[in-house]
Amino acid sequence: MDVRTICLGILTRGDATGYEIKKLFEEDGYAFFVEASFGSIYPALNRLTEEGLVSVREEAQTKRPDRKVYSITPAGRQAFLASLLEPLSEDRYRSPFLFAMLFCDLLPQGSVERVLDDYIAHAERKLTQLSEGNPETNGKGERFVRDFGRTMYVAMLQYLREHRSEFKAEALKAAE
Amino acid sequence: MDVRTICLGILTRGDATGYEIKKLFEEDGYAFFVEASFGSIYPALNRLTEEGLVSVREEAQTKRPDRKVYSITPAGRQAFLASLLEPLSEDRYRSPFLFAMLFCDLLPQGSVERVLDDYIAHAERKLTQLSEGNPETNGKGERFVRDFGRTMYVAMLQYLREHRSEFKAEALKAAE
DNA sequence: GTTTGCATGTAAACGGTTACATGATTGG
DNA sequence: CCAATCATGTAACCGTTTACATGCAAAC
Repeated sequence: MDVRTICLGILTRGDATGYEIKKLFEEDGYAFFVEASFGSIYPALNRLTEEGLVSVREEAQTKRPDRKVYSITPAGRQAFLASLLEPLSEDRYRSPFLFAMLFCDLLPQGSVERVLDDYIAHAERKLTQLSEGNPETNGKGERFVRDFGRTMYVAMLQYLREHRSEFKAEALKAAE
Repeated sequence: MDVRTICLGILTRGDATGYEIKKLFEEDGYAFFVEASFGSIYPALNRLTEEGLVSVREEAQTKRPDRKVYSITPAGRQAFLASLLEPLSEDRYRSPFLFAMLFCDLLPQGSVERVLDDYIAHAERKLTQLSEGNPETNGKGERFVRDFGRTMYVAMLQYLREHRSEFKAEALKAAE
C-alpha cells in the first residue's frame, strides 16, 4: 500500500492535516502493519490535491506554519474504493530477527539468548500497545485488525517462550 | 537486512551462484521473512567481490553464460558475524490485507468475504509450503525459523476462520 | 510448440527514508 | 532550561523492483 492510498484511507474517516495523518497511524498501534514518514506524506498530499482527490483549506496560525486541513473529495472516495477492490498486493514480512536466528550456530555464547530476550521484550511492548488502544470508538474493521495483531503477538510470544530454553548456554553445552 | 548481508549469510552455508542464492530463499519457504531479486543480488555480489568479502571462480559453460561460483572469504565471515552482533533493525510487517479490512464498512456486499477467503487460501498455501520443507537436513536455526513461521500461520488461520462468519452477507444484514 | 529452467547482467524508474531548515509553545 | 509538540516542506540519497537483453536445453 503506497502512501497515497494510506492518506486517502485515513481521510475517509475525517479531515486531517499531514501531521495528524502521521500521528493517527503511530498511536493505537496501527503502525505494526502500515507506515509512512513526513517525507512521503507531504508530497503525497500535494499530488493528491493536484489530482483533485483531496481538497485543502488553510487555517492561518500565528507564529506557526498554517495548518493545511485536507478533506477527501467524491473523486477521491471513488478512487480509494477502486484501489481496495482491485487485487491486493501480498503482505510482506521482513525479519532481521529471524534471519539472525537462522545463523544462531555461528554466534558466540550468550548472544543468541540476548537477541531472543530483546525480541521477546519488544514483542511484549507491542502487544501492550495494541491492547491499550481505546476499545470503544473503534468500528468493525478497527476491531478486527487490532485483534488480529493481538492474536499474532500472543502466538509469537508463546512460541518464543517455549523455545527460549533451547538456546541457554547450558542447553547448548549439553548438546555437544 | 540488505541484500549484501543476505548473500553473505547464504554463502556461510556453502558456495553458490547468484542464481542459486535466489532459489535458495524462494524454496523451502524462507521467502516469508526475507527476499531479494536478481536486480539486487548480482550487483551486491559484484560489490562484495570488490571489497574482498567474497571470491569468485568462473566455470566456463558452452552456450550459456559462465557460472560464477561465489565463496565467502575469512574477511566476509568476519563482516557477517559483526553485522549479526550489532543491533538488529526492527521487523516490518506491511499488510495491504489488514489495511483493506480496516475499511470493510466501505466495501460492497460480498467483496469483504472474497478478500477474506482469498487471504485464507493464500495463508493455507504458505503453511503447506513451510511444512513441506525437508526436515532432515536442517540445522537448529532452520528448524527454529520454520516452526516460528508455522506457528504464526496456524494462529493466523485460526483467527481468520473464527471471525469469517462475521463478514457474511447475512451477518451484516442482521446487524443493521 | 510452448513453457520452464539455467544463467548473467544493465538501466531506468520508483518509492521511500533521512537529514535538514524553521520556529514558537507547552510541560516537566 | 531542555525536551517534546505542533507544523510544513525540500533535497539528497538509498535500495530495490521492473523491464529489457540474450539464448540454449529439456520437459511437457
